[in-house]
Amino acid sequence: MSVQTPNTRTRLVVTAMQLFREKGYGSTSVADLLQAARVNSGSLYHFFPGKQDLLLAVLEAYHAGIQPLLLEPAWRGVADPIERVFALLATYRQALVTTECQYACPIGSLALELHEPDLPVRERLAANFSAWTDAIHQCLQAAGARLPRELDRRELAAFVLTTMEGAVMQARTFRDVGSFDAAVRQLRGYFERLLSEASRAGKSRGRAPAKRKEPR
Amino acid sequence: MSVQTPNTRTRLVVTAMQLFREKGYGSTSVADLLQAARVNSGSLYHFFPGKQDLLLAVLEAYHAGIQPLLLEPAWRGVADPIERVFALLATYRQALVTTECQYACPIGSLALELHEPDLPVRERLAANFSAWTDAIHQCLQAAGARLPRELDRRELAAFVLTTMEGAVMQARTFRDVGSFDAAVRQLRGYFERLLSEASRAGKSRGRAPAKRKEPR
DNA sequence: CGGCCAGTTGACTGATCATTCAAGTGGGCG
DNA sequence: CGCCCACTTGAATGATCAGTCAACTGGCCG
Repeated sequence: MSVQTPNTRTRLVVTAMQLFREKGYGSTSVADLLQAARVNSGSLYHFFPGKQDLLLAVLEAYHAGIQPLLLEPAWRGVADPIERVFALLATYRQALVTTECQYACPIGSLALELHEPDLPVRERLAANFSAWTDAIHQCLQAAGARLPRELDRRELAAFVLTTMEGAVMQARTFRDVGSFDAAVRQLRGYFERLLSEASRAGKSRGRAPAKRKEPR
Repeated sequence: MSVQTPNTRTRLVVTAMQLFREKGYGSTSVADLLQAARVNSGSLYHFFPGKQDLLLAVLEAYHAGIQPLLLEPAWRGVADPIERVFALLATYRQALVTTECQYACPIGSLALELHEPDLPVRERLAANFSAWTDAIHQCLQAAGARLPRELDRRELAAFVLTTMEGAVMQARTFRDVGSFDAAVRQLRGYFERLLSEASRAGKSRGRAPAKRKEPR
C-alpha cells in the first residue's frame, strides 16, 4: 500500500525505463542510472551481469505492461473494436501532447538505436511489437464482417503499428502533433473505405449490415 | 574522373554518412571516424568545430542527395506518378534485402536517436523529411483527378513517409522483408480504393476516366 | 549464540570518449 | 627567394565510460 521505495532491482528497472525512454539506451550512462535510482554500482551488478541485461529486463517490463498499463486504460469505456484501434492511437497522441512532442515510442527508438546483431534484445523488441499487433488483431477480428472478408486482418493490424511508429517519428521531428493527426486521419480514411466496402458487399449478398440505420 | 581519394572534408562527410548509418551517431566514435576516413583529429577539427557540426554536414549531404541519388534512380523508367510512389518504396525494400534487413533510414534513426532539443539538427532532419514528402506530393498532384478531389494530397504524401518509416522499422526488428511488403501491400490497398473511388466519381459526373478500358 | 549469505557500499580500474594544441608541411604569390 | 596561411600531424588532456572488488551489513536459521 505504501509508496515506499520498492526493492533495489525494481527501482533499477523502473528508473532505466524512464531514462532509456528519455535519453535512449546508449546515451544513458550507468552513472546517470545509479544516481537517479539511488543505487550503488555494486548493487546493479549484483542483479544484472551488465547494462545490456538491464535493458532486457526493461523490455520484459514493457511487454508485461502492455495489457494493464497501455491497453486497459486506453480502452476503458470504448467497446467498439474499431474505435479501440483509434483509442489506442489517441493514447500516443496524448503522450505527444504532454511531452510537447518529445515523446518517442521506447520500443521503436530502441529498434532503430541498436545496431549490433544482439539477438536476445532484438527478440524482445519483436515480442513487444507482436504483442501490440496481436491486440489490434483481436480488435479487427472482433469487427468481423464489418471489414472486407478477404482482408488480411493480421496485416492490417501490423499496418496500424506501422502508422503509429511512423507518425510518432514525424510528430517528434516536426515538433507538431498535427503530423500525428494527419497520419491518423489517413488511416481513418483507409478504415472508412474498408468498412463501407464491406458494408456494400454485405448488402448485395443479402445480409443486412448490422448497424446501418437508414438504408436511404 | 579518377577514383582518387577526394579532399579531406568530403572524405570525412562521406565516411560519417556511412558510419552514422551503420552504427548510429552516438555509437560512432570520433576515433572510428578518423580511422575509417584516414584523417587525423586535427584535420577534423580544422573543418568542423565538433562532432555535431559534422552531423549537420551529413544531414545537408543527405538533403542534397535526395533528388540525384534517391529519386532519380528510383524513378528511372517509371513514368506513372502513382507507380513512382511505389517505386520509391521498392528502393527501400531493396536496401533491406541487400543488408539482410539491417537497413534503417538514416534520417529516421537520427530522428529517434537524438534526444537533446538540438534545434539546428532537428531542423535539418525535418528538412529531409519535407523534401522527401514534397517529392511524393508532386507525384500525387501529377495524378490529378485519378485521386478523389477532396483528398488532401499533402497529407497522403506524409502518410507514405509514415508508412515507409514504420515499415522499415518493423522489417529491421523482425529481420523479415515480409513485414515491409505487408505494409506496402496495405498502402497499395488504400491507394487502390482511393483510385477506384475517384474513378467512380468521375464517371458519374460524366467525365470518362482516362485509362479505363472496358467499362463492363 | 554463531555462521552464512543475499544484498550493499563506494573507491577503483583501465578503456575510451571528444577535443586541444604546438609543431609542422607545402603550395601559391609578391 | 621568402613569407603566409590553409591544411596536416599525432601526442596529450581530462572527462566519462562500463564494470570490478574487497570489505561490510543485517536478517535468518541451525
